Amino acid sequence: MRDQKSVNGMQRAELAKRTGCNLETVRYYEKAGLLPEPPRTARGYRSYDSAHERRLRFVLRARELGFSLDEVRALLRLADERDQPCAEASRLASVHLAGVQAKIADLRRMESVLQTTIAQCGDGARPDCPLIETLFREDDSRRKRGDPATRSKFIHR
Amino acid sequence: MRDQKSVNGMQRAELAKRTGCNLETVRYYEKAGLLPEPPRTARGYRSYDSAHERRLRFVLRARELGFSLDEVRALLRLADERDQPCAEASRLASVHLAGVQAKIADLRRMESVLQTTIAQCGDGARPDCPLIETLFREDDSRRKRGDPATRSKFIHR
DNA sequence: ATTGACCCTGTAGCGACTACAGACTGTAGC
DNA sequence: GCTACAGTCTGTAGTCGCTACAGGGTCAAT
Repeated sequence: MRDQKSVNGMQRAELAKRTGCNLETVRYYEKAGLLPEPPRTARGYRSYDSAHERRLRFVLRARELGFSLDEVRALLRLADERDQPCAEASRLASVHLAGVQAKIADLRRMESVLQTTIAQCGDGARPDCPLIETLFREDDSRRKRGDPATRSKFIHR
Repeated sequence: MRDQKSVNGMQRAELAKRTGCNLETVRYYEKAGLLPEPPRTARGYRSYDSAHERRLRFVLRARELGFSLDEVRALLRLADERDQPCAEASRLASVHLAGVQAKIADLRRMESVLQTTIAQCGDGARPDCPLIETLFREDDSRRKRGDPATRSKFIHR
């Protein structure tokens, strides 16, 4: 539990190292209102304590679960202000969960098409590559539904 | 098959409508080197034909499968230049497939944590919200491995 | 002649960082 | 004291893949 021992007067680099957060991201989260502005030394250096570290861990953990910064802000407010935030937090998480599940469904569709076409390529010695041909063909599901313009709302990067 | 009939001298809006692509995105793809610069009318208006449409459909279909614009460029080059692009296309798609599968695994981890904590919230009448508490606790997998800084390489938005 | 719908260009914005330039500070070795 | 180097500070620009808009020109119909 060496990461959890109480330390005060840390600089930004140590806070970053202790939490596994990128150095610049700490400042970014501060500017974005996710972390409070820490006190400064006489020369203007940021000085963090374990409360800052705890809060940063919360943010990082929420980000790992895919919450947006807006959602993290909302969760932090619940953690700070409310003594019984369960209902609201649960609602927030449920909405987010639905988004995660929709993304999984989307990615699974991609996965299956990719697997199929890669399998069709097989030896790779034919003149018409099935993968390239698949990309030139119109989407089956769209053609069947007669719907020329429906695409996933999600942007995959 | 009304979308597939050959049309020449389309303007940008019609090409966009026929492919379901956003109007501005057509221009963006052109600037990004994914679509060739179309001939212009005397007054400088772009004039597309069915070859442009075919190429745009290719790009959109590849994007639906989650390929990055760089990958789409590579696929287009294969489709254009090589008579037997199977091996290379298949390699490209396999690398991409691995990325898709890693994202799915990542999202499934999020899903399971979210489901568990939402279930723990239950009635929502307890003073310590399990969801908030989970976010304050350090990541189990990381703590077990004694690894303070390993996070998913993927950015989920 | 005017209205409105199209087209053109360049540019700014999004989210969530990440990186860097240019200035200052703090410490260690000589 | 001098120098080197590592740390900190600020603001700003770049990333990806779009999306939107301002400010101008064009075209068809009324």
